[in-house]
Amino acid sequence: MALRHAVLAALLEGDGSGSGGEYSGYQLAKAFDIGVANFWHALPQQLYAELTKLEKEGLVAGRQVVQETRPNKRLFRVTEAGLAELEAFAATPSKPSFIRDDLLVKVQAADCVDTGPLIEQLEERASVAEAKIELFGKLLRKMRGELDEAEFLRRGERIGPYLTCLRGLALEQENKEWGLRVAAVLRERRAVHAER
Amino acid sequence: MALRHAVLAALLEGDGSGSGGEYSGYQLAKAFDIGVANFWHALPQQLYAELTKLEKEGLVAGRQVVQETRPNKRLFRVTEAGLAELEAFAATPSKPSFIRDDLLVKVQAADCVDTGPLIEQLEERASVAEAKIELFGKLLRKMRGELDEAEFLRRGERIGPYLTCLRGLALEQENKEWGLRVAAVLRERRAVHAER
DNA sequence: GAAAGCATGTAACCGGTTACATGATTGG
DNA sequence: CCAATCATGTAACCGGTTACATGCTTTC
Repeated sequence: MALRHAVLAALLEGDGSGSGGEYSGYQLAKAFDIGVANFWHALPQQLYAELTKLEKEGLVAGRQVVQETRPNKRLFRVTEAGLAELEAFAATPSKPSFIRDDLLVKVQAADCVDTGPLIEQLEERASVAEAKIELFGKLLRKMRGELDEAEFLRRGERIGPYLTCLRGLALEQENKEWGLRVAAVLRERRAVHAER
Repeated sequence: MALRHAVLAALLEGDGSGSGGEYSGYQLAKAFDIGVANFWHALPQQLYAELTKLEKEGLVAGRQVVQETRPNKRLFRVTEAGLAELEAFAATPSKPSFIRDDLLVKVQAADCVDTGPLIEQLEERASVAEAKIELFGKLLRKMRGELDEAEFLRRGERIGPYLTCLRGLALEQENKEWGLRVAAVLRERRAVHAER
């Protein structure tokens, strides 16, 4: 039961554009897709359900916003109780991080299956990673504003998302590099195989 | 429903020590802990259940081994049908990889919670990562035997597990580096905060 | 005119986690 | 003597995924 904490942590950021510390379910889902997906994956339905639960427990507070040209929405912010919950969570020992990756399963079996489709998927993965690398680069620049990184990390106001984004960036760089390298290795072996 | 494929892929390796391509449930659980955990996480109960299911479907074959000094066990190997299943799986598009990490959730909220316990956890995480780095280094050396890496990747027989292990190594190096860096950043900020 | 974006959910199902259960042998 | 290792499961519960449901507005 830790989706709740991921939601609370994401909600702290609000959307920056204005009221600060507020997200609708829809906006939250988008934020998850971009920044939070590096360390927590969740579907929109889960988020809507979790927000409802958190509201009942008083950990977030929602307010209705009536819109004319758009459907109405509810904006949520973390309450005092929510903060306390996060605080408590931050002090408990962390579970080991946990990964699931189809593509790695396939590479594990690379000696026994046709590597053609694998090479394709690895290169596809690398190009997705490259797109994320660029995105994260932009996000980081935006967050740190005019300060350089060292300065920002020393005196910036909200460094949490910056630090997790750095992690995401490193992960995707690793993803790209590894994917291209493995694809190259498998190609080379296909060539050697074909020679004989 | 992809645990089955992770099990099949892991089973392909057997345990090296002897009969090749055979694991008991118990051994499989250990293999998951070491090599496979980098890209797939599963509890022993799941593995026992999955092996039973796979056997019913004919994707693996089990044989009973009676032992006197130890409890009896069943050793499983991948069948032709199992290989075909893996082959088919390898050719389908991969789901995006999926991560869950408590510690990153906490770092995301670092601006709003006490960073003391966070720093501890980050350093703990880094030292766990270091242990894994050493372990993977040994595993890689063992797998490649007397060949150097480039040579092994060109002509080695079973490179699948080697390639996934390389990924695990890179991941843990990244983990360690990031953990130490973030811990240092948070420490520095505590110091600055204390000054005022 | 079609597709993408805004906005929020419900319901059924299935996979994963937690807790429980057993019991002999070997090493520190 | 206690802990760890070998060895295999069952059962209840809960969280996550898949599929379904709606409907208006903006952009291409």
